[in-house]
Amino acid sequence: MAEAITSREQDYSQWYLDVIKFAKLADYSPVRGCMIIRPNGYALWENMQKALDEMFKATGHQNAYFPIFIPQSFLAKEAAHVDGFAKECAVVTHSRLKMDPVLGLIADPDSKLEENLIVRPTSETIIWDTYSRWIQSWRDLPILLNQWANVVRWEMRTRLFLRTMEFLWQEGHTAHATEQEAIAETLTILDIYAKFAEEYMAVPVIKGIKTASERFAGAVETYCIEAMMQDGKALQAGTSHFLGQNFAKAFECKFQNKNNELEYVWATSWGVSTRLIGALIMVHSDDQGLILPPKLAPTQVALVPIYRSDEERTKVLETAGRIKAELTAAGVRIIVDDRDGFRPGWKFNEYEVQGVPVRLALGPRDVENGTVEVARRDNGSKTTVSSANLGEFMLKTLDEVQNGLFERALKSRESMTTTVETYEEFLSVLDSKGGFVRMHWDGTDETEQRIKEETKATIRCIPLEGYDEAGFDPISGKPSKGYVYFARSY
RNA sequence: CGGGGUGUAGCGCAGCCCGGUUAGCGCAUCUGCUUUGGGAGCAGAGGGUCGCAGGUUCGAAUCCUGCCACCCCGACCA
Repeated sequence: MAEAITSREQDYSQWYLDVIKFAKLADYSPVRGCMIIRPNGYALWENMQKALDEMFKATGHQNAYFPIFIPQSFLAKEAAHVDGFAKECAVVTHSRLKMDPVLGLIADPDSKLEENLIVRPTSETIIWDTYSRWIQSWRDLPILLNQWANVVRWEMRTRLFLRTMEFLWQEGHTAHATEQEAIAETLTILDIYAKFAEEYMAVPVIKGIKTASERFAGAVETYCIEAMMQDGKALQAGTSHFLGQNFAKAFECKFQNKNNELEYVWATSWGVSTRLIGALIMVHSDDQGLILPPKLAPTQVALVPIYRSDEERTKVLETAGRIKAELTAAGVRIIVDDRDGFRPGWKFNEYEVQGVPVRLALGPRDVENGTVEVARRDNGSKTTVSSANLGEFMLKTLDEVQNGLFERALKSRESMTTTVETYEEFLSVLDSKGGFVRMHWDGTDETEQRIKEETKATIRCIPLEGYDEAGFDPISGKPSKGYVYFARSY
């Protein structure tokens, strides 16, 4: 082996970066903190987009597109929003360059803009400015829009997929006549996110509510899905915000209701990003490389033909072609890797590193016997099966892999979830095994901040389900309505 | 922004402390032959303003000064 992936045990962080590099998902760019998404990574993103987009549309949403540039003054309109994003905005101040004899290429001072433009860190402001013009009557509501876009946040410290200065995401922005309807929308989306995470990514998630300190800048309530990585750190995988009337007020967006009264519009916004790819890697992959769930894998099955002579090559490729046609017809994404100049062993390794769920090997021996070798990436198993009527078998196998990955991730999360009754226990669990630590919390900012300062663990969420066992906060002794999830997080 | 580290071939590095022919090595690339059921072997070939700018010196990858960039670890965040 020429180069090896760093093992998780040795250095989890380096392992993560190595997997991305070896699986050719992304590359560094000439600009600090930005990422080049390579074809393997982008295909994964496209599959995520496709599944999510269908779910959004099935629930009545439409796609639209708003500009990347936002007038600087817009950012000033919602107080909490400014606080949250001002520190990390890319600002456009000039419109052209010029060649200076001394300094070289510079921003032309004569092209300074009347008003600075902000490269969107998120689009609430420009969208609510627009909605204020689109909405007059209750008949104009609801508006249920989503956009697939890139956003820029000038982050201090970046990490491929998990936090990059520019990232791809979808952001939904909806407008409603009533508070209940907006809250229902927020929850509908949360359910879509959870369903997507669990059924497509095979990543189990906890649905919950963020505490005030972790809330989105400008939201009344932030709902989230939280996932657990193999190293015991949590990752926020998606958020859905109930924005109340904050943005409607900031942008004077009112509608006339059925009682002939003017009312501010109720809002939601929600998003998931290319960060999900980071989650996918950190939940399933191993020291050999990437492991992808079949539903999202760009290539589900890779067939490696094996031959020596031209005669063998012809025979093997003929059978390979037949298998490909059959599996394609069954709806399986299969490739036949008939590249000369790469040896079978090399190809085996490549598909393993890249996380292809199932690898088939087909040699002269198999052609003779009417068989094919099936190797599963998730558990390393190898079996030889009949090459006739492979379609049904393969669909079943892919299904098993998909479910197996979810079950494994769920077990892992369960083993990394601990309920504690005292703060001593809390500290010891956090330091020994990490993971989610369920503990009573009195609901105050003070306790939350103290824990954060002492342990770096934050309240990941107040769970939507199972938040009903009353007790007492072990730190303050005050009453608590239920256990909340603490963890150190990405 | 704090701490640590690194800039020498496409990638990964050695050389630097102690200045001295034509700057090396591994991988990758190209050609040829042999190979092909788990990352092939042999032979040959191509590829470099040594991060940038100054300085010291007969002579700088190496010494001095300044700058820049990136990576990793923290605080902040999807």
